[in-house]
Amino acid sequence: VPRRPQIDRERVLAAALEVADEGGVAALTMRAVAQRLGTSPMAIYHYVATKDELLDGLVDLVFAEIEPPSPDGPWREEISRRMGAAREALRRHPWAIGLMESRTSPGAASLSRHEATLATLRHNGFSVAATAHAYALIDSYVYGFALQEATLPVDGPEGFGELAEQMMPTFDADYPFMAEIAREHVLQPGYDFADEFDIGRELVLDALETLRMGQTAARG
Amino acid sequence: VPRRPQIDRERVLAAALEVADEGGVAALTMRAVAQRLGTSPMAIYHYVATKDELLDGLVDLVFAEIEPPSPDGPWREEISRRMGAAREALRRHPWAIGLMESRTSPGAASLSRHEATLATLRHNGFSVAATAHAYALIDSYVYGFALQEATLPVDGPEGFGELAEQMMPTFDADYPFMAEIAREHVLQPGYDFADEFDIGRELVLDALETLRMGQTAARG
DNA sequence: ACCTGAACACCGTTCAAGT
DNA sequence: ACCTGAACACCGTTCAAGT
Repeated sequence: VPRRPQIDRERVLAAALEVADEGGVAALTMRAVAQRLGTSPMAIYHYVATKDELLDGLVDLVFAEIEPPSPDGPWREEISRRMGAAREALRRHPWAIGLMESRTSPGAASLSRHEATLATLRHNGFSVAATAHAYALIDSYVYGFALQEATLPVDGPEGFGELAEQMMPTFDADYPFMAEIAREHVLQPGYDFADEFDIGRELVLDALETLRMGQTAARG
Repeated sequence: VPRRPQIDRERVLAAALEVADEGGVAALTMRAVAQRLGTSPMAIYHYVATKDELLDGLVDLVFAEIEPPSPDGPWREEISRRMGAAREALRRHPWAIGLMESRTSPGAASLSRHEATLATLRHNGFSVAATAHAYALIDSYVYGFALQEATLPVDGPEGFGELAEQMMPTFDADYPFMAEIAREHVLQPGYDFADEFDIGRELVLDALETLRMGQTAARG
């Protein structure tokens, strides 16, 4: 008599996501995922062939959290929202950024969101070439910002000031311009690196408008 | 009588860089580095306290390959060159992108290049706030582009076409806009994703000019 | 001071076995 | 079909020992 499976692939991935969120990629072992599911390490191998396949699935799970743009909405709002959603997903799961570099085959969620973004651009007056340029720029900005955010030594605006003040003596001597920017910008009350995202995003959206108008030398 | 050391910290890092370049971060084990140096695994621990410290050193070694801008040169050329140099360094060592996410304390090379870029902006009419915004945008674009480049399934323009042609049947059915962009852009003779870098870079530089002129709502 | 080798607690994964 | 447990070849790192 075949047993009812206690777990399935979806639960394996969900457990792995929790483990990674709590302890980072270093804590993500097959044994830890198994323990969270209350089974033996080898039980997992009925749902993912290898740990590498599990990592592929995990990255795609993160992409699945990014709400795709509506192809027929106003492009600037749609793309802006998609950029924000992507950045927030990567902020929730910063370990995914480090994984992305080594996984070269995108999953279904990644592809369908990719497709939706291309559709949004093509439906809104972007030529094929402009769409290609725009897409590269959008993702470069979002991924790069997320990577910078992940490498910040502190999270949120509060700790930022403390840390910077600790470092000021070193900074003042060896890095006068870093000291200046710390003193006059980063250490100002209310500063939050996260706010930089909106500023850069508007500039990127302006650049997309330039591409859309075909004012830029485009190939093909 | 104290022995002359056979190796030093610099040689350990250089050996580790070679191992990572050849086999990726998965191949980078303390034992592999030791073997390349012709010593025992534990000999390395006289020059780096832990593997984590070795990884920090490796990332900084990659940053050391990026030629810093000259603070007194014309900012657009200087920043453009620095962006290109950073992207090339990360292309040579794509595994470094994945490592960056988890290392929060920058090394000396990273800091001094950071400082040189800030100096270039401040010497060229960028306000403190504009410099902060510009810096975030520059690094977002460069890191994000490098990450995208690392995740491409193939390297260089040739293999690109082959791969895309293999995937066309799937694409046509499920992803019409990806199929379109593949057919009309990526599969065109002479296409190279690397060319997208220059297009996005010019747009980013235009955005920096906007920041420099103070035409954008800036905080503080 | 510098290096070695055995050992420990892990890890991903294979395999043979159980229901 | 689904799960288990022992085992294997690794890994980073500790420790005691050698020169």
